[in-house]
Amino acid sequence: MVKSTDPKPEPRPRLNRQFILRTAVELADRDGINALTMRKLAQELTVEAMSIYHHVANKDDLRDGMIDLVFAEIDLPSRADHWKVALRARSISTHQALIRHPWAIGLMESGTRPGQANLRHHNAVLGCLRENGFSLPATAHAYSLLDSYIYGFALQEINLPFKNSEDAVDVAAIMMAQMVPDEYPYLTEIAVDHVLQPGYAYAQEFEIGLGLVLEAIEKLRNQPEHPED
Amino acid sequence: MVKSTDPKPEPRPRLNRQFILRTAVELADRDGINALTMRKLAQELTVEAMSIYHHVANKDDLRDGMIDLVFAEIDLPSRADHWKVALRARSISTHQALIRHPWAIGLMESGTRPGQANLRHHNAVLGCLRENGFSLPATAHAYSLLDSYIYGFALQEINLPFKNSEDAVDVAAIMMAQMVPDEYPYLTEIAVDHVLQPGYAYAQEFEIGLGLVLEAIEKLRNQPEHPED
DNA sequence: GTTCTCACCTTACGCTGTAAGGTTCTGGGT
DNA sequence: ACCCAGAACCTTACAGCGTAAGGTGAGAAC
Repeated sequence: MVKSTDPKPEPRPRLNRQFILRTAVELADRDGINALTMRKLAQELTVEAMSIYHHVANKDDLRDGMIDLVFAEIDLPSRADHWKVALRARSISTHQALIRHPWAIGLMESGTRPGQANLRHHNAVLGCLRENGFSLPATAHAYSLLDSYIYGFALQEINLPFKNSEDAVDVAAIMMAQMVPDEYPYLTEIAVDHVLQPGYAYAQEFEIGLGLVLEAIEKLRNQPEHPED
Repeated sequence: MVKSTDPKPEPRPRLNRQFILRTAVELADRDGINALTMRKLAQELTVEAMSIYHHVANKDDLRDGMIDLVFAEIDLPSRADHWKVALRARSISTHQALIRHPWAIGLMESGTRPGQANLRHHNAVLGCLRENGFSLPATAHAYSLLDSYIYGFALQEINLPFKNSEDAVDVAAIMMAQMVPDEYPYLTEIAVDHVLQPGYAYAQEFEIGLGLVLEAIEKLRNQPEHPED
């Protein structure tokens, strides 16, 4: 072996947990969550699979870390703004993060252990409500409603086989071919007369529903603790 | 070989797709979706793994079939009832089905191809709205909002590490031990003063949010096609 | 200079989904 | 009653998975 040639051939920067997690997120974004295997991730890091385990307990721990990275991308509600403005902004930010990382919702099922960013995020939203006249039960109701809407919308958006009216044309053609005509008249109607109209994009539904949810939440404010008693 | 002994020793009933799907759902309910492997499922059916492939194209096809079985469990909105009553009932029915089969939401990510029960269900809900004074855009808004809420709520409920205030005590003890005191004051507050109170159960939040969502939907009814123009 | 420590690697195991091809059962036509 | 085609089921095999166990080699500590 020739020792003198290239004595410091880029001494591969040491691995560390943050870098591993970021690379894993990139890989999942690019190739899908099923392509995220320990071996492929290792390859991406120019390392062998087992080396990853010096920085991560196991694959579940890796996934938990990835989820927390997604939460870290979400803007916290601004304390300066009106609560409704602040919650609208953080809701949109949450929605964007979930769409940017479509695998994230799937990882959340099967009980992720919440990370720092997750806890900070929850705490900030709860604080935004509590500091603006919401009782404790009202805060619980409001938070449950708002986040259910956000996660549910993202789930549906991700599952749609199309993103806009152009993609939808192809999907619709296939479905129409398989379907008995007028077996599902209302489905056909909304597809043909609404979804397939030029300019349609499901994503724009998000803020419409969000507005209604925020209005509903407003009603919970300053409500007595047990209004139905 | 002795032919005469037990000439018909329970001639194992032939496999068929429906029976395979039902068994798969049972197995996933009982042991979790990760325990649903082709070999375990085959064992449950007293058959070898590869035999399943005569009735199912591959594991994705199996999953699609399982999802449709879940949709088949959901009560369609009654045409006799007032639209709000009918939608409330089918929303509760949907929620129950999703909780009964906690793996279902996880399978929906990664674009399931909709089955018969799924299409019938969608069509019925759309019909319920269209026949009760909702314009086409209002129907789209209403449906998006309602189902986002239902799926999102179920997603959150399934991810909670506790179901009632009793389980929550244990979880809270662990979390409190790990957390710097007062690092997340609002999280602590809602945990101690709300979730940990006896009688608390997250599931009962569902109908509270559902009521608010249905009220929001009511506002969309009989609205002009483009109210913001 | 010796030893310790820790980052990374090698090997191996039991599990997965499923391709390819062999065997056995079943039902319809004679 | 027989045959035989095709369906139903089984055997074997393979590449890829997560990860346990233990090896290696470079740099730090003494």
